[in-house]
This record gives sequence, structure tokens and C-alpha cells, in this order.
Amino acid sequence: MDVKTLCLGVLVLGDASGYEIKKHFEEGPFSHFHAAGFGSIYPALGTLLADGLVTCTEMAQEGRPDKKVYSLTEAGRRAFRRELHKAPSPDSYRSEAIFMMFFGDLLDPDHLGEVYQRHLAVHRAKVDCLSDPDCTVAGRDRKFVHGLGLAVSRAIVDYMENSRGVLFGAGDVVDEDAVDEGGGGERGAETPRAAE
Amino acid sequence: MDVKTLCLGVLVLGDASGYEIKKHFEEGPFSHFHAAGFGSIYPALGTLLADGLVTCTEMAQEGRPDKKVYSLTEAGRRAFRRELHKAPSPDSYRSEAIFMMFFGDLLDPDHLGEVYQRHLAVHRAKVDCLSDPDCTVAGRDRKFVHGLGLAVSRAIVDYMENSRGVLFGAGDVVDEDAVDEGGGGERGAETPRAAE
DNA sequence: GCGTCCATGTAAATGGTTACATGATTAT
DNA sequence: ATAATCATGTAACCATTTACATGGACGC
Repeated sequence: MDVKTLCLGVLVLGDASGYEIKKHFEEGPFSHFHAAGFGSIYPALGTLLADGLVTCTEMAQEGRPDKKVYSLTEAGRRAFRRELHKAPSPDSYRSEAIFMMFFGDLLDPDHLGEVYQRHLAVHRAKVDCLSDPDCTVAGRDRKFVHGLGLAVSRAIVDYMENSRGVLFGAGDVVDEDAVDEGGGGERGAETPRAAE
Repeated sequence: MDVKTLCLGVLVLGDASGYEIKKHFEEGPFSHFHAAGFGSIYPALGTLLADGLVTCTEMAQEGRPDKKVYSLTEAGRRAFRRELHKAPSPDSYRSEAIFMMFFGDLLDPDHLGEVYQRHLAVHRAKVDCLSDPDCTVAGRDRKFVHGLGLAVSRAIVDYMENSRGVLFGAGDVVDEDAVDEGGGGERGAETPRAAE
């Protein structure tokens, strides 16, 4: 499944420009299970237009560059449904942050702390974003997916908060770094909630 | 971070052949946050060898093809640590299955059911795999990451089982509020303290 | 006999990211 | 001033996936 199909999916939710489609992948309900950049969206829209799966209306705006708003055609809707009925390819997840934490023993404690904090912050932000009432979606399928994303992000935040000690030797395994950390300062462990 | 670095990471855990490295990504402790195929592993090993970051020993085996076992050199270990100290690029997750479920209203109910079942099965298998005592890893960083993977998979399985009715409005349709509060309300049941 | 596991590798094709190119408006 | 937001698009580059090529051993 390529970016073309993802764009069709966004357009099912309503007409949009390339710029707006990208925002959907960044902030909208798609953000937690797919991504795409301009370099792939614009060419994809061009192909879809050439194939007659979408139409395009140029819109002049005041104080802003012109917009090209794309709409699904009937053929586009059919093509999208056909695509949706293929077998899904397996999920792929890649996280350099987790990879780094896996090799935490080879890391500068400061760097490990930073990677940990940032990863936690990202997922706290995701929880906040998905918990925001503005973010609610219509339709039970959408709600299901929305809830799934929230459940996963919450699980990550909970685990990271509760198991912090496993990564930073607060328990049995005590090394030099853990001593000065464990006693006093928490290296900003309780960072302000999300907001990034 | 490319496959070269991932291979170095596997080799930190012990010498291995290209074939064995791939298995690490499929079944080992890396499986839940990265992947790689032969087509990228073998060329990567070639480059690493040319760069002097690994050495290679050909090993004849009885009743099996010869093996090329790779080992980290000191330079390789240093290069790996250097790589680990870069800023991690953001996580990327892509799931066609979730994308399809998001558009469940456009799907054949049978197909939706299949996608749902398969997705659940995959994550149940992951939970089983990570719960298996054989799968335990040494070192607190490893345990932390292992526990994180388990927590996420468990969260997915739990959510999918409990919110099944949201997706398939079958008979006892779960109240829509249950989705919103599914995370906030009854989270006590799932707080897997996996890493112990 | 057939499929699967072991084992290595290459080449073509796919597809996406990054950098470039442009440019007005608004907020700091 | 400077950065950010809005807005579109191209081209070079990069990485990965897929298909191909080879071949013995082992279980069914």
C-alpha cells in the first residue's frame, strides 16, 4: 500500500489540499499508524489526478498562496475500496530510541537519560493529543482505532514510568552513575507533562 | 540509522552469520522494534567487512552449507557506540491492518473480520513469544526493552478483546463512552510488570 | 517427489526522504 | 530582522524490498 492509497483514504474523510493531507498524517487520526511527506504526497496526487481517481479545484485565497483542493471521484472511491480488500502487509515498527535503550549499557548515562526522556515525552504528548476532546472522530471504526492508539500510548507511558528503575539501576545492580543519581536529583524525571 | 548499524548491534550480542542475524530480527529481542531482510543484510555485512568494522571466518559445516561467521572488531565496536550517541530519529509505525480497520465501514464484513482476527492473532503470538521464559534476556536495559514490547503487545490484545463490540456492532453493542473511557476507567487489570 | 530449513549472494525495481526552488504573509 | 505558517512542486539520492540464482540435507 503506497502513499496514493493513503491519500485516497484522507480524501474519503473530506476534500483536502496536499498541504492539508500532510497535516492529517502529522496530527490527525492517521498520525499514529502512518506517515508521509511532501515529496511523496504531491507526486501521488499528480498520479491520482492523471488516473482520474481525484479531481482538482484551484482556489484563490486572500493573504495566502493558492490552494489546490482535491476531491475523490467515483472511480477513486471504487479504487480505494478495492485496495482496502487486499490482504494487509504486516505491521512495521522501527524505533531507534528503543534500539538505543536496548544498548543502554554502552551509552553515556546522560545520553541514555535524554533518549528515555524524549521517548516518554513523545508518547505523553500523544496521549494528551488523543485524549483531547477536539480529537474525537465519528463512526465506530474510527473510534475503535482511536481508542487503540490511545491504549498503546498509555501502555508505553505507564510502563516507562513504572519501570524507570529497571533502566536506571535504582535496584540491585548499582553502578557508579546510579549512586549520585539515586540519592538526590531525579535528572528531571518528573518533567512537565507533555507539551512539546 | 541503517542496516549496517543494526547488524553491528546484533554482533555486540555475539558472533553471527548473515542468516543468523536475520533470525535475530525475526524472532529475537529485536523483533518488536526493527526488521531487515537478506537483501539488505548481506550487502551491509560486505560493506562492514570492507570498512574493517567486522571480521569474517568461513566455517565448514557437516551436512550444511558453509557459514560465514562475522565478529566485531574494536573499530566496529567504537563505530557502533558513536552511532548510538547520535540523536535517534523519530519512531515510525505503519500498519495497513489498522488503516483498513479505520475504514471498516467501507469493508466487506468478512474481510474486516479477517483483518481484525489476524491482527489480534499476530499480537497474541507476540505476547506468547515474549512471555516465554526462553526469551528472557540478560541485562537491565534488555529487560526494560523486553518488558516494553510485552506491555505494548498486551495492551493491544487487551484493547482489541475488550472493544471488539465497538468495531462489530454485534448484539450487545458496547456503549460508545466505553471507548473514550476504556483507557481512563479500568486500567488496573493491565499493568504488566513484565520485566521481572 | 515435495516442501522446508540451512546458507549466500546479486540485480532490478520500487518507493520514499532530503534538498532544492519559490514566494507571500504574519507574528516575534 | 527572523522565523514560522501557508502553499506547491521537482530531482537527485538513498535504502529497502523483491525476484532471481544456486544447492545440499532432511522429513513426510
